[in-house]
Amino acid sequence: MERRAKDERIRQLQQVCRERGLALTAQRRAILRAVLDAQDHPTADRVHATLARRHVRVSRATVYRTLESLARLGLVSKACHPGSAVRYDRRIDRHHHLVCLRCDRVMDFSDERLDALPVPDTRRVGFVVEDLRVQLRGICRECREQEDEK
Amino acid sequence: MERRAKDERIRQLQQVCRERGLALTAQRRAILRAVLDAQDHPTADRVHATLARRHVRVSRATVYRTLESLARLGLVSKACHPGSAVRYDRRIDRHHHLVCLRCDRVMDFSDERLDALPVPDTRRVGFVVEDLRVQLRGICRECREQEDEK
DNA sequence: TTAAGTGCAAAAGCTTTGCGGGTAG
DNA sequence: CTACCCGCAAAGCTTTTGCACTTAA
Repeated sequence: MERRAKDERIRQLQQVCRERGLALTAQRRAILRAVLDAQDHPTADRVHATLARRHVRVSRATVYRTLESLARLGLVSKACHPGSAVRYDRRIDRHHHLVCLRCDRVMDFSDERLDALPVPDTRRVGFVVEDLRVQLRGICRECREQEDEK
Repeated sequence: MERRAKDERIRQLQQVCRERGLALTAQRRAILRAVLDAQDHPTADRVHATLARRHVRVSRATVYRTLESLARLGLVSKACHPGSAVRYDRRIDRHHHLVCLRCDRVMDFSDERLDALPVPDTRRVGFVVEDLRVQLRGICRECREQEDEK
């Protein structure tokens, strides 16, 4: 993520904290920064590892708690994932995912036509839609190459 | 799921096993049946609990292993989920999900226009798409009512 | 007969919680 | 000063693995 956008997000964090009377701690800033720097959809544990590599000492519990808060505040999002750990996503704008059915990897994918998709009516089930994402499910290049070898 | 469709899926299991030289065990049939009976997207542990309630004794390890196989064989699918456990989905046809950003629940949603969505071109990233699903992200009725109380 | 599948038990991986002490506002 | 937050350590889920035994084909 570019410097600009990252700083902007940190500023959002400041603002949201002030609005809600939450404390803006060094840990929160560091954890948000680590997610923004990740290319993929890191787990809480990977965020913790990234911070450790940077010699930022934050306890695991705090990482778990903080990521949950950041997601609730809308400063990061949760990636829906076929795997067995919560994944966080620095992207909070509309975008889409390629989901590999072999290796369970999830990659970002952008497409204007998908972005323009009108939100269907879900009032009949009492659900209020805020955004949508399309999952394209299939087989990634690496998995196909592996299977071709056989 | 209706009786018909369920029996059909069990028959698919038989056929796939025969084709690939896999053993068609009582456990596999029972585990598949349990997923087909679930209304939601059960975790492996919930499938295990369902079987226990039915006095079908299968070890946890077998449930985990078998669900993974069934998904790989295409007899069930994995539901992409924001939570911290793998979720299985009896539906293998095209359908969509409502994802609640408060409680992380995922509900099925059907919509013809979404079904008709053309699959975008992903060849440039070497990814072969087999199917797509749309996630409608928002707040479910229960969570909205809870927030209104405050 | 035999390759594949199962159960068990232990280990590994992921997440939450309670509580005492620390700190931003 | 005082909520709110953090670190720690323990407990609680979720999943995988190695191995000996069983079973479908």
